[in-house]
Amino acid sequence: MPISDCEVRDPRVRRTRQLLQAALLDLMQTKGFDEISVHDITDAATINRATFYDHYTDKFALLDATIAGGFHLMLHERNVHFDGTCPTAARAIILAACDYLTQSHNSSDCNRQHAFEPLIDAAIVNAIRRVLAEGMKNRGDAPPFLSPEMVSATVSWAIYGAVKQWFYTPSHPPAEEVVPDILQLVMPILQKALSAEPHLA
Amino acid sequence: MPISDCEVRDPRVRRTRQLLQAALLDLMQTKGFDEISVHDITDAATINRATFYDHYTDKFALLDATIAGGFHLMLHERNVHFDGTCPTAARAIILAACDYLTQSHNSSDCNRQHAFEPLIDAAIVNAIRRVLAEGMKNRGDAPPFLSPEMVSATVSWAIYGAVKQWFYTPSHPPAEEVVPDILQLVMPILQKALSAEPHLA
DNA sequence: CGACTTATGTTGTTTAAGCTACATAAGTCG
DNA sequence: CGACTTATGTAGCTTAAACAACATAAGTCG
Repeated sequence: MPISDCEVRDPRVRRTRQLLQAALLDLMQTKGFDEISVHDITDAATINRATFYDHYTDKFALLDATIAGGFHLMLHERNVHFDGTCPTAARAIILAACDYLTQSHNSSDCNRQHAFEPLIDAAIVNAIRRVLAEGMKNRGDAPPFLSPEMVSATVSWAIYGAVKQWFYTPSHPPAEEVVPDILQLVMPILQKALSAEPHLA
Repeated sequence: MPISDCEVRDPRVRRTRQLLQAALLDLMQTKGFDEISVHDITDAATINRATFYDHYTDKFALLDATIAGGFHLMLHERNVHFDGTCPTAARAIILAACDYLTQSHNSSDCNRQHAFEPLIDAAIVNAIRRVLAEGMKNRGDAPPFLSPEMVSATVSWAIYGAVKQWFYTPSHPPAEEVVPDILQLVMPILQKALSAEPHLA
């Protein structure tokens, strides 16, 4: 029912969604996601509760959209345009994932919502996955023998898994250092999937 | 046509007016009021130009409402409630006028809009006048023999005249020092007007 | 001068937000 | 248990914002 965020023209819709997303982020600075009700969100956003359901099926969908929006904004600010394989863009996406995870842990109170951290994880993976799928669909050359959806799902989970592992590593080196390692791990997946030979080892 | 700002309940209306006023204040930090078009304002506020005219007849009306809003906000933050004569409240209003004039000169580019400064003046006087008139109308005791409108108009211009004189005085002493002087000047007007004897010298 | 641009208002239609009311479910407490 | 509260989700009606289109006026420039 709700149209994708990026293709909305009507300023009223943009404003409403932006207010709802900002309200959620604001509330998450003091409360855990599970402690936040739809009513809290619409109240903080000065949006009618019924209007909320015109845009999102529930607060989980809002979380998804909010994280996707933040991640896309970060990519946009860094002029990242993924076209399917370009290692430079892949590097940038991995780095952005590191930075986004760091930022989201700094700006939201993650201590008290351990049970809901997987929701955040899933939302971030979703955002990465959509960027990858979009980039692969827009390629000019031959389509991969595996669906872009399958490939992007695999790669996005792989990237996020690696990023999260890095984030919780006690030594926690700078993101710039770990990005090449992660790239080395995931690039083979992309290259393999996009190659023309389906059944080779 | 447009309902008074303070008695509006509909959140959409509040949001629209707030956006327009914020946009005007924002633009006035870089441009003179005369250089700002309605289109500029609605653009910055992400409000449709036609919608602007549902709320204000022109940009002058918006300026008026914006300044009135700012002045009322300042009074509200300081818990000032004028009830007609109370010297304490009158003092607070004069001080607020000093501070508001100072603030508005700091936050807007007044250098390049000399020709339009009277518009700002009139808007501030308007704001003061309405506060005074409101306070006098809500008095419990006998109404003055002169209309509250006449009295508040006189006193508001008097106060603002004095405040502006103070503001442009080269020595420019702290506002706190000049407030008692101004109060001494204008209190007699109030007392005179509210007294029961119409035709005494 | 006349073509062009830009700003200002106005009108009518479409669309989204606000709001009330209702239905349901989950939890709380006496 | 049953009354109470709170959160969630839905439906229909009302109202305001968005928008396109038009008309007018005031420059500007060749």
